Amino acid sequence: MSDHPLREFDLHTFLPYRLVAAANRTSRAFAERYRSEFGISIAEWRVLAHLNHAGAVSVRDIEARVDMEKSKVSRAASRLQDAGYITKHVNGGDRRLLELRLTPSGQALVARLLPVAVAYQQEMLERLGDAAPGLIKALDILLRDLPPGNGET
Amino acid sequence: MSDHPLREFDLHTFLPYRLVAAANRTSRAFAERYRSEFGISIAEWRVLAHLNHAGAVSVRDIEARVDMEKSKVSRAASRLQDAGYITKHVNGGDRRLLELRLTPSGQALVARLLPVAVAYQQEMLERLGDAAPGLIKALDILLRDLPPGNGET
DNA sequence: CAGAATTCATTGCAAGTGCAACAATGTCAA
DNA sequence: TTGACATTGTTGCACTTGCAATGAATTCTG
Repeated sequence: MSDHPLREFDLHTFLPYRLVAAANRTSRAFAERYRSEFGISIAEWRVLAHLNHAGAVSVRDIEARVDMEKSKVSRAASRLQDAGYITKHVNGGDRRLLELRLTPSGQALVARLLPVAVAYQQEMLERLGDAAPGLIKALDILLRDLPPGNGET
Repeated sequence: MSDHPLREFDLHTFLPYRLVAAANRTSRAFAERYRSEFGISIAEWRVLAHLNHAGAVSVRDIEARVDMEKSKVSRAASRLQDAGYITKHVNGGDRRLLELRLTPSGQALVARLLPVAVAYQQEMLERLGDAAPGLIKALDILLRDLPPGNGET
């Protein structure tokens, strides 16, 4: 009859906490490989991966498809441009838009990056074993139901 | 036979990206409730939840158990102290250690916070439906296998 | 017991973040 | 056409973050 019932709540069994903690660890381990081997951040990796997949795209496009604020995209793109991995050109049709493109050097970087990414995913799937399909299904639901809301960390 | 095979890689099917995106959205929606209703951040929420569950604890303890850098814990604790929700006392036995404790005001805050957290988790479980056990199982594996690595955002 | 090594919490700093404001461009209606 | 409104990308700003350095306290070792 004391005030103890609240004490039963334990962060370690709290699903949102567990999800975020697992994601942070996954992300951090992955980011570490990219940073040490190639000197790029997660934001930059996302821009590169999307450019590789989609060809010439605008900042707005990337913002919409990659769960990043436009200012974050913009700055990541500037860093990539400074490093010579992408170019920015104003779109002829609508001069508010930029066309971001991989340079040959950027394509070469992506070609080295992707195998690392695929390998990391593969390790993850192996760790998960038969829990993998369940995770994928759950992520589908969460990504479908929750608003994009930009943030990353 | 062109250079296109790499193009097949799509961030949207990349498991680490999906995990992080889902976690960020979950976390952001949750943080929004806390911030608007109670004016506290996720870092502060974690400290409060752990103090509520564990009683008097040191910064080091929280760092180990809550996936946060000690500097982050330290600053969150200082903000909570300024707001009157916790106290800091030097431990008598080992004077390097702090004992963080909830004040009555902090206990009252937690009593209002926890139902919101439990309700949020409940909503999440309902959205997941029968995908929930699979997610829980996968998170168990990931949290067991991956190094703590601090970071959060 | 003295001095080296370790642990704990805080803080300075550089870098990154989100948000709001902004300039430039484009669209639409009267 | 003109003027109101919308959209795109960048930037200023205040704030947060992680890391390394620091100072205080404790433990270990010879």
